[in-house]
Amino acid sequence: MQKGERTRQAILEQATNLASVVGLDGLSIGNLATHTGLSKSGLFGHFGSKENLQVETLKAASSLFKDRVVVPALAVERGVPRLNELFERWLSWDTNTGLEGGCIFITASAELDDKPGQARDFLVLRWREWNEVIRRIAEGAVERGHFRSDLDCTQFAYDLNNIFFGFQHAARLLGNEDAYKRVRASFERLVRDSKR
Amino acid sequence: MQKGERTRQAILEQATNLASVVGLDGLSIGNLATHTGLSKSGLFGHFGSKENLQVETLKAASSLFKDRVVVPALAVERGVPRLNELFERWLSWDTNTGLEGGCIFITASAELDDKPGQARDFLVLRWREWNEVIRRIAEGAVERGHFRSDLDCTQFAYDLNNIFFGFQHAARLLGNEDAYKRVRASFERLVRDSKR
DNA sequence: GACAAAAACGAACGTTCGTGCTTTTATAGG
DNA sequence: CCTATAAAAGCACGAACGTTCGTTTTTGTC
Repeated sequence: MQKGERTRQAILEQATNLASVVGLDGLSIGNLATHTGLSKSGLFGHFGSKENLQVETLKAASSLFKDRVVVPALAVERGVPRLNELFERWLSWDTNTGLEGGCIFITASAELDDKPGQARDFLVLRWREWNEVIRRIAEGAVERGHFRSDLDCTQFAYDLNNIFFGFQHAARLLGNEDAYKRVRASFERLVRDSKR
Repeated sequence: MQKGERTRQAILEQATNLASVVGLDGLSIGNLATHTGLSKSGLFGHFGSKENLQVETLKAASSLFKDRVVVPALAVERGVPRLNELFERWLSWDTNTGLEGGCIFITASAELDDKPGQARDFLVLRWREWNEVIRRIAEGAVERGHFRSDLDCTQFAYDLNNIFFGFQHAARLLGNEDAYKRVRASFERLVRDSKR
């Protein structure tokens, strides 16, 4: 790997972390320059535009998420164990990767919903893929006989996302100390309902 | 009511709507000046600072929410009917009040979680109050015998908030056409679980 | 209508924004 | 070490930001 690529990766690592705290809007070129110690122009050399920086930041975060959450979960046996692994990895992926602001995708979702452009498009694609991952895992649980055969797996994915969104809010804005207890109770209820 | 107060109310109405779309960050003095047709200085005359504008905007939205969601729901008979009313009113409060960007509190929550200050503090208070409203309604349903007597009403409130957060995301970012169907299925499951 | 107070404007300010372009510095390969 | 290329800096720009302050316009009361 050459210097440019190494620098670029280092920048994206910091950009991802910063964006998880201050959002993509707060990820200004100037703010990032301060954090990386590079000049603004130097950053532009790597990314060309703020929009592209945002897109690349989301891409970097997606890779991280895939490596730390999705792929390891898919290595677990199908059915409820896989789902449990996915859930636990989702819960801890931010802290395990050093993201100080929680799940960057949730933060970005609120920001980008009224901002058409490449970043929004990319994010929407990722959410759809993520929904598909959950849906397939739920289907696997049905096939293994863990979940009832008439489960609406799309609804399951929808409900699991509810849980993630609510958790971020409870943990981040409200600083609920019992947010982990609550989110687990929500998840267990969803799993229980999927069995009956 | 004097001219100043009438103007102020008109500004807050527009600020609330704008903030529901672009968030409190996007509610810049310049942006609001453009929307209201006032000068920036004129707006400062009313609010004194951007932070105060944000706080007053949240207050105006809270009043609206109370008038349109909470108070009418509390007028319905206790128990599940009241809960149903609260849910339906939550679902429609943005469109019924002309807020084009969905629930301003959810938008603000993502923005303010890393921004200490008066606006954040106000928002946190409001969420806690809202949680209390839900918790009490759930307790009423327990007392009326609609819900089982060992229901954890705090968890109920937590779960209902999950539903609201997930819905905003599905409707706004993902533009899911079936978001209303999904959110209702989520709610019905929560109610069903609370009965058993 | 007079007049004081309120409402609103306009100009200015320093800061930050995203971006472009030239110059300087660092890297990589022979 | 040399040299071409890549990486980065520095400077500049116009626009937007939040805010201040003096001036103008409007309002409300007598």
